[in-house]
Amino acid sequence: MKPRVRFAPSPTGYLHIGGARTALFNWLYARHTGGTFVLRIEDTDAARNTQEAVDVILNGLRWLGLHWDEGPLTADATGPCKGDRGPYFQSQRKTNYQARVEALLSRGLAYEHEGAIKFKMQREPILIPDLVVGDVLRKLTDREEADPDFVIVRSDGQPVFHFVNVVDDLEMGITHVIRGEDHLSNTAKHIALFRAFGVEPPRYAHIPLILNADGSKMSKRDRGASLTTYLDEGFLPEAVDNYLCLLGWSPKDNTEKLSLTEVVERFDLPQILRHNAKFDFEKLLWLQGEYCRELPDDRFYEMCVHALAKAGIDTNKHDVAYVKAALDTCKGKIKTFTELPAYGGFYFRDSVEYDAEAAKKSFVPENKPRLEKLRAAFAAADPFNTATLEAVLKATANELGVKAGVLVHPVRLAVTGNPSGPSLYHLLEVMGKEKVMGRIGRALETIKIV
RNA sequence: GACCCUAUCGUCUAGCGGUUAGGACACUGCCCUUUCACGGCAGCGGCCCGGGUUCGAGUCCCGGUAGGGUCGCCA
Repeated sequence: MKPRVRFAPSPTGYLHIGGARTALFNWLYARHTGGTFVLRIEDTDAARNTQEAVDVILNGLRWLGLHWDEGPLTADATGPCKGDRGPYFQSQRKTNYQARVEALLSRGLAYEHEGAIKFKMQREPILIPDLVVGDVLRKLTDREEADPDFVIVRSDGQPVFHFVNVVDDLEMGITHVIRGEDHLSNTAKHIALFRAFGVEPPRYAHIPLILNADGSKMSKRDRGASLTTYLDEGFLPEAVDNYLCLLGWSPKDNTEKLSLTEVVERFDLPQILRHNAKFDFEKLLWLQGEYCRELPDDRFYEMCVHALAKAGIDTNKHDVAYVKAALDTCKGKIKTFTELPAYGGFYFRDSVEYDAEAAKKSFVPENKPRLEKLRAAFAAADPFNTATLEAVLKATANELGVKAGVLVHPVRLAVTGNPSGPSLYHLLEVMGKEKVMGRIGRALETIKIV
């Protein structure tokens, strides 16, 4: 029998990075084994769960490329789904839960207590055979010792998580439950419930948690906890996927950069690590840079134009050839697209603001005549291209008896406003003589002779 | 309070009784270079502690310690 796995998030309005990795591991296992990846929405709290919140989940998974074989097609709980084991929204499964409760009640495995319904939990320790952690013998805690039974239906008639989760997994034919280690202790309850329904529980694989850099639990407010952050901050999904794969799983051969296709090939549950991992933003950023550098041109342009637009820069006002040439000089230099407006925005703005610290160094009186001489030399440069400009600048420096760097820095600052950026000669060519002349001219006005 | 899981450079990890404990990110230095990146080279830096078992332990066992998780009419 082919494995059937599921990702069952609650639509809270954001997708936790740890949840994203749980989804990823489930997806990887399904793809590796040729099994089925089911998406189920645990929207039991009708008041809090909105379609927007469901969309956050659907969009997040789609962005990561984790397409599900069964589950919702839209965020509408009553809308279309694919798969024949639905409904895939818990809010639409009330009758299923009702029937299961009655089954337990009628067999004396559950009972009413103060308006709620409680499940008769066994007192003996339960063995949890876990594919990642190994065999775990879960004993009762002192509180459970006092009262091992637990509520499965609240007094308001709402069935609780432990119950609906088990009922759904059972009815949807889930064979492997791959989830965060925070559920390990509770698995005893789930196993007991499965047995009460007369079936053997699925196989369990509890994966380690993702912690903050300081080792504390990553919660909603922590930086980087929400997947949306990476979407918004111009990350590439392949970088995020790759990084997430490396958290708690390893290809074992020192490979760091792998495509999802490669991971699908090599992924399996027994190799998953047992200890929690701290989230290392720097390493993610490195991977992001790796993927960004080798992005196909068209996709790179698209991401750039989008990032610039978000920063209020309309590239449509410029020639397509100009835009492409400008962006070409930025490729391989930026890591995230949110850096782009600051890095290459000067190409598209009417004027630039000078970096204050750099201006203090470069726009000094002694540089004024130098810059004037260089401007005159540039004015005569023909053709106005990278090779000529480099030769002209070096010749000018030579005549002035200074190193090229003495001219390079002020010119860069004058034209781009930044102390660093794309290759100077290339960017000058892209911008063209007219703009370059104008910007150097304006910079000269700001330099005061004492 | 009880129960469960975990423990190799700062971080992610390789290791599965005998290794100069390997790689990657980060950091430092050098090279390349018009800046910044990229790339190349070098360096820094680790087996939580204590007992066992064994000729031999990062690796196996026990105990501490530390971190994380759970014990809800939250999910």
